[in-house]
Amino acid sequence: MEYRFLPDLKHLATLRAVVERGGVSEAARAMHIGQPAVTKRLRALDACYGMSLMQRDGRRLELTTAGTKVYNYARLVLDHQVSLLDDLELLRAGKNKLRVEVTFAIGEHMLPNLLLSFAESYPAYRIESRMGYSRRIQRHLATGLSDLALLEQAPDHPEILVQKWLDDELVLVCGPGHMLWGSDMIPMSELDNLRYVLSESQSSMRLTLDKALRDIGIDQLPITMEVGSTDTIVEMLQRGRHVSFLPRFAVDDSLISNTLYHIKIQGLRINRTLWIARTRSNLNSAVAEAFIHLLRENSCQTIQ
Amino acid sequence: MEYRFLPDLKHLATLRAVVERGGVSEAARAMHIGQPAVTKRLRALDACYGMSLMQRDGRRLELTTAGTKVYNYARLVLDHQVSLLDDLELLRAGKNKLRVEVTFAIGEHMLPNLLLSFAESYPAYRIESRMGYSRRIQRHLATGLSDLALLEQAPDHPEILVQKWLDDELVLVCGPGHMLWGSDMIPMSELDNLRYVLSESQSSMRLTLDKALRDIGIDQLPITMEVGSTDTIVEMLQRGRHVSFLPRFAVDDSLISNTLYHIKIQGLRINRTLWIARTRSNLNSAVAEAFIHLLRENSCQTIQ
DNA sequence: AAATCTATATTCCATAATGGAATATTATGA
DNA sequence: TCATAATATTCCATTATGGAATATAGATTT
Repeated sequence: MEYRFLPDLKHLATLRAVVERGGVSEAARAMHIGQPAVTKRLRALDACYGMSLMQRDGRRLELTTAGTKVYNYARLVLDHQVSLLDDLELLRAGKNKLRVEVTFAIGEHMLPNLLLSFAESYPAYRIESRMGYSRRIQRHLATGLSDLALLEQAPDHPEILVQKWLDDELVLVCGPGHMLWGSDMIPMSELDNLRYVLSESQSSMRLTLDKALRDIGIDQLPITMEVGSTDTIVEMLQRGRHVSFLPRFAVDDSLISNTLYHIKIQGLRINRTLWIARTRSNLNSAVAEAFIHLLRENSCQTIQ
Repeated sequence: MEYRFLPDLKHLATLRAVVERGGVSEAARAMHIGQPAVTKRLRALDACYGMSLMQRDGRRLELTTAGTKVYNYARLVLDHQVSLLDDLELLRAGKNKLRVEVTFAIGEHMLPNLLLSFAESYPAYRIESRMGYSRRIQRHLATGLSDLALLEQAPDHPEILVQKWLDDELVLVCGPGHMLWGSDMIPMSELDNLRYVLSESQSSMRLTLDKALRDIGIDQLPITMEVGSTDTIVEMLQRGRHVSFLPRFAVDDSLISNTLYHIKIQGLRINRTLWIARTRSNLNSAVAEAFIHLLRENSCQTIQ
């Protein structure tokens, strides 16, 4: 295209201001420049388009036919510039936001502290978090509905990139009213004789547990109840005579405060890894890097 | 609106060139500026929008998400600038054009010489001419379908401005075969005894003639034929025994070459004025002023 | 691994553009 | 005719621009 004689947007803005504010002097006031500068810009536009865009009407100026066409162009261009600035502002805001999805257990027990710490350390950033099942979390991540996920299983989606976050363990626990409170290590054969309250069969934790038990020849435990919330399970154990397998990070506080008891099993430890997952498209996200940095800092404190 | 940080179109054009031509150096070549100038313009756009619009991809640049939005804006703005320039070019061409409408008689006998003279004197201008009846000519003029008209009656439309062009006369003429060929002045009473070929009843000339005859008490002449073309009437007179009233400017040549005879009528001369008409909206037309100037020059020569 | 090539980024400097103060010009109203 | 209001022009100090020279960074070749 022709690269000569392209006007400046400030010149077009000046023409618009002269028309819409009723004169050169008013336009100068609105634009915070001198009246001679306004006149010069109008002359520069005339030169640019090779035609007179305004003419005297008494001691005022009015648009010529050519000027009307340029004025309309100026409005179009400047209105789109405003829209563009709005779009860029949204984009800028989006760069400081992170959409995080986590499993229910992580959401209940780990996320609150993480979010509080993050807000203190990075006030310019903002996290939007949601809890869900592992499969849905992976789907959202892969389709761009979230930016980062904390998972209890390694995702198997080709678009998702993972890095190890934490080691964790599923531990067998009971309340004070249970006969195994304070017991020594029990054999694996004893597991069939206990009554269980467990998490939902679709939860990550159950999938890991079911696999580990199959590995030692136990196809099915005597499950009295399946409950969605690990906090609810903890309360039920404390009041009743059931046991449960729960993530260590979910019961650490209860073990320390002696409201739950960790029943050790001879020859069996169910270890697993917690993962940080995201997609390739936001590898350059500063807010994601900051969040991961904080996750690592907190994992050092958690292990101590 | 916000008047700060408005980019230049040349900066937007530069961004577009970098994207569409595949790099900074290619864009510099296309725009006939140096490679550092291209880089600086990209940096200026970054500053303008407060965001990086391009990023390194190896040793090449690619658009960021923000840059894509600005690039789309650049295309919109520059494409509309091209359209605007086309519009202005049409407008510029229109300023050198004049749409002229004239009555049939003027069109046949005066306009050809006028147009030839005008084309020689003002080669940069262009005239589009049409012939028609006086009423339609006035209507076209008033509604902007033409710019200037040459009329044989003073127009009565409020939007139309007129200035006198020429004095003219309707003269009674006959051919060599007519008994009045070479006659002395005839009395008005003799008019009823002649046979006439006249122009159409709606023509300006007929309207003027009919009024003049009514003024002397003659309601109707013995009209053998009504013919649209004054040239055709002239030919019929030269071959037959009819007479006709025709404008002097239409028969001057025939009178001089003795192929028609001017029959003078005792106590009767039918004078009229030819008019130049236009509307207020093109009073500033340079080409109209030039044409009128030529009309006046030619009227001096015609009277001699 | 080092040298070379290619593309963009930065520095320095001469030139051009810009905007304001002062003043001139033009049109309107009293 | 004079005063007022609005725009246009001149002069000048300051800022912006673009190119030459050079630096930096990544890719390719040896």
